[in-house]
Amino acid sequence: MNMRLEPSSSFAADARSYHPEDATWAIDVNELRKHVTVLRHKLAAGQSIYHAGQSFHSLFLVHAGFVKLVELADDGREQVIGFRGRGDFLGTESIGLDAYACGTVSLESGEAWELPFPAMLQACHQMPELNARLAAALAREIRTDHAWMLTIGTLNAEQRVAAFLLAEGKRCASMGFSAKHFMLRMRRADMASFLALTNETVCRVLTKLHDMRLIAVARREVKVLDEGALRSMTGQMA
Amino acid sequence: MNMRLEPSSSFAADARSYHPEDATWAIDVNELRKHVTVLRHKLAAGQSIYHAGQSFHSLFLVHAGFVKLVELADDGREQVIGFRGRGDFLGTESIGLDAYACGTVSLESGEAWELPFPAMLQACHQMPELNARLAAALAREIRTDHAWMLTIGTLNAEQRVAAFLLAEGKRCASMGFSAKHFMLRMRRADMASFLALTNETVCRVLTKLHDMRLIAVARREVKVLDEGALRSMTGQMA
DNA sequence: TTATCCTGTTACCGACTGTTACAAATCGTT
DNA sequence: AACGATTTGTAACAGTCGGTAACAGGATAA
Repeated sequence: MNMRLEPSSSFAADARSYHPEDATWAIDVNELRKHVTVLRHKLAAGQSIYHAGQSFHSLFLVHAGFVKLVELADDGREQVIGFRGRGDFLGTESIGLDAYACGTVSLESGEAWELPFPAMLQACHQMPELNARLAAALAREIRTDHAWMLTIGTLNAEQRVAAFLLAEGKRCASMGFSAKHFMLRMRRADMASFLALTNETVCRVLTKLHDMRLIAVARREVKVLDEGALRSMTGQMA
Repeated sequence: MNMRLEPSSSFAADARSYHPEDATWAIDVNELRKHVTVLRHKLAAGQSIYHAGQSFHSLFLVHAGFVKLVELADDGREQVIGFRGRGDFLGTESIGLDAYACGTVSLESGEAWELPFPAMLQACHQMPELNARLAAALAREIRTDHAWMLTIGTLNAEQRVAAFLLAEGKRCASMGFSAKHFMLRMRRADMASFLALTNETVCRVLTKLHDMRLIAVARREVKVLDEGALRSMTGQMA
């Protein structure tokens, strides 16, 4: 096995500031504060924001950090449903229920803003804009789930991992960091669960992509060397 | 191969009437009609209610029939995302977009009610209840997607098919028909796509479940002979 | 520091599932 | 009834991917 990526010192130098308010689906928190009491919560790595089964009363907005969503079955089976970062909602899947339907685990230190849901509904009545935004945010969540179902249903292991790396790069880019050089913020096992693969298969594929010179990977650090090749693997245009 | 299920004459004798208004997430269409013009559309088998890319302006409520949702990629890959029947919304995934994000194909003759979305939003402002219901319906959709991601990510082919049959049975039961004797309303290929399997694997598994005397299957007709065994295969309680 | 744990990596084997090919049954249309 | 098209079923074969195991490298704590 050849040398892996050496620990880098210069990392994402061109980070621009993040403007969630640019996006049409984003929520104006300052405006919202007039109607809803927003509580701030610090998050430690490994901590959960809410557990499945806990009584539902609030949505959360991830302000900093990175969170995984975990669906769990009665018999103990677990499935990573997705990852959420800055600007994403948590708890939306549980709207209309008495208890949260899935679990959340913070993967690094961060901050989440709690939005009590009854107050949110009232605010929706006062701010028609917010109403549309909330519906749009939920719809957006449905679409990303669908997109991953397409990925998992039609691509093999290699292609899934490639798609995942591109998606993570895109997420970084949307936050003003480099799309071609970033840190994975989840374990191999989480990535594997999300992609409906095993730990070992993900490792093997990463090594293969590395050997093919499409990426350079060392532990959680990833450099995308040939984005075009990755894209063409996954059937994505451009 | 032993004899398959013979064509049956007595079919779902105990059909009770269907009461969507019992469910907390359901929408009161009569009330809604005061605010929104509801258009009825007859559906023929094979017809699409909306195409991906078509401009988005309405949600639809399936009043009768059965519809598949299809996500399609730029390069032609297709994935069946789910199935919708009486009482389910269509188009929710496209809220906030200018164009529908996925395709719909009616699998049998039926009827869909069109709900112009701008009017829906206005109605939400007049009927706070509707607002909460719509959000709850979207959240419910997210949860069913998550549940299938868990199924596909953690179960093998045999277990997935078993889970699918149980789910279809449950859907029939919720409409007042038998949960143990029903017709599949989609092709093997659609089932396979939805479960992230191939046509042939689904056939093999159905045959195996038949030989194991857990079900009796002939083409699209299914009898559940040992529901408990199916459940325990999939890790579902009771 | 040392010890311990967790995560990540690689190798080997084989089962499950995809692939390919073809046959049979059903449906729709002429 | 006959024809073609579509859907479903079966079989043989091949390959990917999962299972298991062992080990290495970091991380964490004492």
